[in-house]
Amino acid sequence: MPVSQPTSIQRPSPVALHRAEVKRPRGRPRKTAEDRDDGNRRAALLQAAAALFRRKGFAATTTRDIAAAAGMQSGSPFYHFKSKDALLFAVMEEGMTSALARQHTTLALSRAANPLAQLRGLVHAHFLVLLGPQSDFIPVMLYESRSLKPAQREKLSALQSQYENLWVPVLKALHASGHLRAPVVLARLLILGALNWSVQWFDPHKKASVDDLSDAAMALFVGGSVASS
Amino acid sequence: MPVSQPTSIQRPSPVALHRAEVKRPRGRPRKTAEDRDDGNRRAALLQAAAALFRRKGFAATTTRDIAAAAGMQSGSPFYHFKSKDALLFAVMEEGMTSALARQHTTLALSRAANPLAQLRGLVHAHFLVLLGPQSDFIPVMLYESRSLKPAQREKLSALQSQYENLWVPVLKALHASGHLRAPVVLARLLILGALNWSVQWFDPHKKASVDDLSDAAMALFVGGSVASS
DNA sequence: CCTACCGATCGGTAGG
DNA sequence: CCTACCGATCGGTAGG
Repeated sequence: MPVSQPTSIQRPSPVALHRAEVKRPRGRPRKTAEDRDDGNRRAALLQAAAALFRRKGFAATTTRDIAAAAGMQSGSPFYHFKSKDALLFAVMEEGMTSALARQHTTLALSRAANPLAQLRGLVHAHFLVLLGPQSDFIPVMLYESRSLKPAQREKLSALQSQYENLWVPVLKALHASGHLRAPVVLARLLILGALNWSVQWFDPHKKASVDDLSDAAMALFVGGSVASS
Repeated sequence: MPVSQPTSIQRPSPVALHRAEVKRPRGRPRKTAEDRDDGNRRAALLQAAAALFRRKGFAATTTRDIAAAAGMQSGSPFYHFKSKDALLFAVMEEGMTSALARQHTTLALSRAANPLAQLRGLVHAHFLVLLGPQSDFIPVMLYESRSLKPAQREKLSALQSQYENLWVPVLKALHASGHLRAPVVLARLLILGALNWSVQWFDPHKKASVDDLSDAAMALFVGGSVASS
């Protein structure tokens, strides 16, 4: 099974870059096969790290835990990531990028709808990001950001602001129409908090579904069903 | 400046209790001095641990950090607490006991008031517990409980249930009167989540006060001012 | 409560 | 990506 060079997603170190440019024998298509595999292993590490960081926290998770969960030996994660910190940052960045894309789609699909329906769309999609399948990345970002170094935190805060700002026009419209009674800025903070906290108590094996949660949240925040616009 | 004995809030371990009962030489008032000192140092450790656990998390905080913050040498915390785990548990138990007492007082004071005023009282007191002076203990309990051993978590969950159940009658009354539109159980989870999340973003140096937050939360959850009952 | 210390674990690296 | 390893740190303890 062929093995791998780093994909361009991860910035290659000067050394690796140099290697990639210089050495390149003529034989079989080594690079393609290599890249595929590496993306594979890198993605496995990200997924394993996200799951462990979420369950045990960043500081309580060892790089050996992560390596084992991805089926590697203890030193191997450092072939893909410069440090444990870099792994944490990659998990968060991946989570935010994917969540942002999801919410952009949600808003695009409900552009013609009324603000209540738009809020319901944002709420539902946010619950899915937190509680749905492959939902380890964003909870890690929400609950482990104090483990980031300042420079990393700054990079992420740009994405976070983008995400929060998606909610503002919708909330403003609902405030203007009288559906939302609290000031928009505080409302955004309180609403996202109510949703974010669900990762602490939501149990997919119990009766309440993500749809039930979304209905309850809408009833709580804007006092009724989407229909009653 | 007289210093305090441990309040009965902290249950003394059987060993300490035994010692206090048995040994009591006749000379100077040794026991008093010892206990006073011990309560002093123990409380300092609890406070230092709470602040550090809140800021850096349990796993990322070393017992040496805590000792230094309390002005001790590295091995000394283990004279007062059996283990780092025990310190975490003590912080949480102290926080819960104190928060419960506070909310009982709140409810007692507003027993004659209408449910909206009662909710406002609970919300305000909860914000104070999270964000007011000496507010490190409850945030630690909220955000670090996964670091507890199962037996410890079980002991705490009794106190947590007590705390949550204080809200239910008030929410039920508001649901019956039409002020609260969401199902009571989910409403309690979402409301407490919205409040709990405030520890992530509240900045006492900014303009919004705890009173402003309470007003906004009431407006968001029950759509208006307390007066409009 | 301090001094002096131990055993285990951890992030990370060299070299292939 | 593995093997073999290092230096540092950490929770905890003995003995006073």
